Amino acid sequence: MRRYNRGVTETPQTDETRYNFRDIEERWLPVWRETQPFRSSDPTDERPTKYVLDMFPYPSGDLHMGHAEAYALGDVIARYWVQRGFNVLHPIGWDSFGLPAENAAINRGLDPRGWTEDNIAQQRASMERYACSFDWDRVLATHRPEYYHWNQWLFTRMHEKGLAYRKHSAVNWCPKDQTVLANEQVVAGLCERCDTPVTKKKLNQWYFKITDYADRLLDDLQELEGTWPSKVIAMQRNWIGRSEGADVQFRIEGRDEPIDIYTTRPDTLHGATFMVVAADSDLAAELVQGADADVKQAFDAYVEEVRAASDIDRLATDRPKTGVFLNRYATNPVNGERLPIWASDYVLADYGHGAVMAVPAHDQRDLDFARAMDLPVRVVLDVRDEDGKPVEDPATSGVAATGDGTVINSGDLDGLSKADAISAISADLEDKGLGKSARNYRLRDWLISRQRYWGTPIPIVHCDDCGEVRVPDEQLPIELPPAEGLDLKPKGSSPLGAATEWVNTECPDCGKPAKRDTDTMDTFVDSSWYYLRYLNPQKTDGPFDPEDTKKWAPIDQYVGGVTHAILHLLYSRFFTKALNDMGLVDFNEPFTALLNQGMVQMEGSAMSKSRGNVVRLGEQLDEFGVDSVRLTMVFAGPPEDDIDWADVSPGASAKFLARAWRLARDVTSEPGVDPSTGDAALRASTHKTMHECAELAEGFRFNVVVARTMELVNVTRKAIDSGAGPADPAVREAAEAVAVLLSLVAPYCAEDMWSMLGHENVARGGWLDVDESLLVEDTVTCVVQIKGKVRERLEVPPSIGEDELREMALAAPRVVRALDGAEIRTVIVRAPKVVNIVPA
RNA sequence: GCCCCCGUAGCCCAAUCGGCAGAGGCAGCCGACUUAAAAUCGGUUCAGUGCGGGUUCAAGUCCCGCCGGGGGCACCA
Repeated sequence: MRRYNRGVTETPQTDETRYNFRDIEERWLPVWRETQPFRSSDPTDERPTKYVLDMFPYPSGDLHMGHAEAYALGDVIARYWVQRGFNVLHPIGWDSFGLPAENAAINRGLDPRGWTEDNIAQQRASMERYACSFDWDRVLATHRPEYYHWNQWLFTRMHEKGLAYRKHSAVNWCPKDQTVLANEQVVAGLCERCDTPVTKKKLNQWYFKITDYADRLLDDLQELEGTWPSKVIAMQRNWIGRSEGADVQFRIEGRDEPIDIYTTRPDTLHGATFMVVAADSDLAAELVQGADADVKQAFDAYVEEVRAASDIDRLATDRPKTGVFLNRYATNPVNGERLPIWASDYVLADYGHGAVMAVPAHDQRDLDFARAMDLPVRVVLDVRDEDGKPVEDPATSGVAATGDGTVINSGDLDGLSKADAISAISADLEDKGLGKSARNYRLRDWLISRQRYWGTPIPIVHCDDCGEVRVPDEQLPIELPPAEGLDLKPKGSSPLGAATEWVNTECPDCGKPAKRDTDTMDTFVDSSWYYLRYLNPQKTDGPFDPEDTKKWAPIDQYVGGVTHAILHLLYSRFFTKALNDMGLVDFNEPFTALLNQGMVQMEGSAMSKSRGNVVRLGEQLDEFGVDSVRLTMVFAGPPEDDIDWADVSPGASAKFLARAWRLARDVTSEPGVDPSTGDAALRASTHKTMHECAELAEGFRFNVVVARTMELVNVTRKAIDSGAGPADPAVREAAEAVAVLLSLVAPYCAEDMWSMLGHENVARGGWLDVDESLLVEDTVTCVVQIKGKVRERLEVPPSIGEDELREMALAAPRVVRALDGAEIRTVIVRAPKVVNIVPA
């Protein structure tokens, strides 16, 4: 006897009567390869359209458990809409530029192209086996020139609009990968990829001006409310971090121009006792010019110290405040007071104006600094605690009074509330030309330069005479030079610099010798617009076709992990808005709805080689079959929840599929038989199940869809064995419904059932046309409560009237006995489900 | 420190508008079939919903306060 798996053991019977997932997979995979049931590009297709998109993978070779969950869920959604009669665009591709290929090339001496293409081929085969309902005619891979050609084209459009620019500034630098990183790629001071502490480096780098779109990126989140996870919306709001306040002018003694500071608390202007400028700002460097030698020296030493500190040190919130007095003074515009100017690293050079007014009484950071440097603290807001008592003086307590209160020690403003003081002082400053309302954002511009080989070359030529020149469209794509002969090892400058022949070119404007830009683009550029390229992946005269964009975009349903909640989704939203402004698309948000699937874990923690708890997808598929693994993923719980593989049972899934499969095997009626003569109770179950499952599927509650399918399988089994019998038309109807429901999750099993039932192509089997009359119950159980406790159940017609039901309930013998003659205060009737009697 | 989400049986999870706490599954137990086992089929035990208040005729569901878990942001003025 051959052992199949834990749950299903083969008996010496023929394959026609036993569920055998291996045979079934072997039977149908070649058929699907041939028939391509999910082609979406037929121009004569009249079905309404839907665009369902899974986040594309990095081509890492085989699929793993995480992919298996993500693609199972996206697949259920896509297949559901196909069953509902839509022409569903469900494409897949590869996010194939990036460090792993380059590192593999370095470590194993392989060509990144070959390595990448091999992995893609392997991963594609895995996806086909996994029965993903992709349209294989639309495959794309971002490392191919046919794709990155349009990255370059889009870059030049951005450059034209001033949305791509170069600036010299301190950037995040990973000393291990020897590359700059975007803010988004620095997690808690560590390189997202290799966990190396990130340092700062001053470099001339390319940026996309995403901050121009900060307000729209923030405000438009409103449109996504309800269709995006609230968590992701919150994270994006957080990341953009808009703050509303005022810019206020301070004169500086010995400087012609006044400087602006940004504050959210103009009400506390009278409480400013000093000013702080960012130690690494140009302003600090300027102010220290002309100071005494010892001040200069102290400042230089301090700046050096700050520069050496890693981000991790910087991020430690309990770090003591440090700084240097610059021996310069500012004038407080509201009271003419002389404020000493300090430099410190707790003020950020690239936020606001890199300088703040310090109000130690009402700002914890300023208070910490004041206490460290022995600077004065002046309370200008009377803040009370819960009991109405004034809070302790911050100077002695060390706790800044950040709450609401009444203004004091502020001249004319005294007695105003915090809010009133803010408007009063803002208006006053504006009148005098000393201030204006202002907004600031946590969001910074998107740094896209990478000093690596395996990415899209930036289509700019540097010419001594003409400067930065965009490569004209007809010269695109600028293809990567062959990796052969280039040293790809990270060394702080792009490996492309060594490709002499490639670098040396002529200026597109003046024709003189010039050099190509040697940086490559962040791979997040690739994924910012890939969803549009799927519409015309082979198009050679543009990135996408406006007609097809109108037909398919934006995406109806996006599916992917929450790991991309900020990075990819924010960039993609930015790109879409920029494209909208350029008139290239007519919508403003790329992803109408978003579903985040959870992660697959093992025994309470993420799978990792170091923990030794990795579950291999391939082994699971071999042991339990594709359908069982998919079913297990979907049934485990709500899609957004993490799955612990130790808590679920693919063996049980296999058992259930076998049970479902046997229904089709047992049906003896002919295809096309009229179901209306069949067993009424079973028909009611079938129609009710299909009705409910539609609603459940549209709410992404696929685990419940599976549970309802199990229920239907159970009642159908019962009907075959001890009820209507296998020849009843209602049994056929039920078995066909089960096959259609299962086609969403377990396509091989469903296809085999469908074939046994005498049909072809279950994916297009079609949702049951639900007969509403079958959904109406003959009787419902009405619960009679006395003071909320159930005392009686009555079988009543669903249409029963309130009065009639009240009579019935009050007359029921058990109710009469329970009431025992007690006087009745109220009777609440909610026909036909509940009656609640409240005695006096 | 600020913000978001989640706590229902031994376990994973259900429970439209507030209306019988249980749909489905895992594990367990009992039984049928069998020489026996597997497979299959049938049956069945198990919580009062993290804790404390409140609103209501009625609260898992709504409100307030805690506790526990997960996640995001964090020297952003």
